[in-house]
Amino acid sequence: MSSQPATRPPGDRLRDAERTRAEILEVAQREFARNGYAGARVDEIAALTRTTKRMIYYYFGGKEQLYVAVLEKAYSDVRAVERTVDVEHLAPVEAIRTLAELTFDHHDAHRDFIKLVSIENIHHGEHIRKSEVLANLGTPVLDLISRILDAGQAQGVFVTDADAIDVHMMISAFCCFRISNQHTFGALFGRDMTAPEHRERQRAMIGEMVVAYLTGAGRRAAT
Amino acid sequence: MSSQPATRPPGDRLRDAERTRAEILEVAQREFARNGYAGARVDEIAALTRTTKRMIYYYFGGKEQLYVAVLEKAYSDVRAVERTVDVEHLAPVEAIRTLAELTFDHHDAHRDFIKLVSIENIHHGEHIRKSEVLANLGTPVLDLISRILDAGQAQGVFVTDADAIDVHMMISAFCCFRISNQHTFGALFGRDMTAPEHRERQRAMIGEMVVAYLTGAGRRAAT
DNA sequence: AAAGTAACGTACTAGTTCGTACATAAGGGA
DNA sequence: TCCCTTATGTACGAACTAGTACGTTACTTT
Repeated sequence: MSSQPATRPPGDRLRDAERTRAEILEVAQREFARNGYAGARVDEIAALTRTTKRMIYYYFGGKEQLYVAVLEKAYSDVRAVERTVDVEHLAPVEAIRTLAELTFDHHDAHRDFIKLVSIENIHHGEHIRKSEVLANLGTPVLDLISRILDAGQAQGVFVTDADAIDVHMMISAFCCFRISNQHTFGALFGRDMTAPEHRERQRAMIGEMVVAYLTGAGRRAAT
Repeated sequence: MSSQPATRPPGDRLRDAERTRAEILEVAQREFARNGYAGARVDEIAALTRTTKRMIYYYFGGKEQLYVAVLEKAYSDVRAVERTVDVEHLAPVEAIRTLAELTFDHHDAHRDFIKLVSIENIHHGEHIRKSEVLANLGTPVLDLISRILDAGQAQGVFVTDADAIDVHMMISAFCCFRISNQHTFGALFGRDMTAPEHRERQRAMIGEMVVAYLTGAGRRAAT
């Protein structure tokens, strides 16, 4: 009558703190991304897990701490990807274009992350501001852009005197918007920006856009 | 002992359906924009009004219908502004630049609207999709952009073969992002994009960017 | 001035949701 | 093998929140 076999494959423990924790985090990310912080239900997260609500409080302490943990994990995943980006050996124009396109790909592939960021902004960034893990996470990409801009100006190909943060904003804005505002935009203009048939064109757009801006075609073109 | 004067100035009625309705809408807009749909509290909205919760249900029927009413009002306000835009008499380059800058100004001035749009996107645009009032609200601005693009290409100043929806997206993305993502961006990069000292520079940026893209400086600049 | 209706207020309920007290079992070390 | 710690499950409670039943008052119309 034993429903449990006497021997289990090794590593397939009945009780595994790491696995349980990770599973909660994964389910929670989806739930928060889909429903927002206030809209997310702790009971629902528990139901979608192999474990129970009790464990959420056991491992994370509460809804808010779970949310912060989800945010931290999502951001640190992004950081890990960014570290692998190497565009230093490219010429400035191609370097910035490649960076823009990689950002595009990354945002396109991590849509839940974009939604989490939107949600965090609705709550005025109060959680991200508290988390020490997430402070100064932006500097690496900023350094990279700075070096590209400096090189471009030194070589005379970049005419516009642009600021690294501004350039990063320009790229992020485009890449985020098509994900974060897809539904209202789709309702108003009858086009799903995130549909595969628009992907390549938009990917090229952000590259062209940044390069065009930096190389300066817009400067008083009609005066 | 009458705490109420026998005669009141005309127009200052004790009971005014329109005024009460409008006050609820106004307060609700702030509450929804600040806390999201699920986070907003009907009791809180009522408390910030001169009237009671009962009236919210009397005039709107429920929380969700109130939210839709807020959305519809916000969008129709935007529409009203857009109708006043006249850039037809300008040369294509200046026309598109001016449109971009006006969009920038408008988004900068209506931050609660941007937040409502963000919130609606988190909920997958389910309300905006249902509302007939909000359908086809996008076409006017699209027509405008189309005409500008056509004129620019006819005159040979626009080299890039751009799509009107894409161009609108490009402008909206930039103008929305600096408002909707201000908090996470601020936390990561230590700059409040919405601060007054960055306004003029960013306003110029979006204009330059669009013009540069359309006049084609980015095309194979390094090959 | 009477009466009917639109506008409004109070007090309450039903249901949901976060969080916890208490009980229990698995796994590892002595 | 025994025990102790870590991990887990169940059942429940307290607080909050959307929504409503019922009663009342201002304004309008005739």
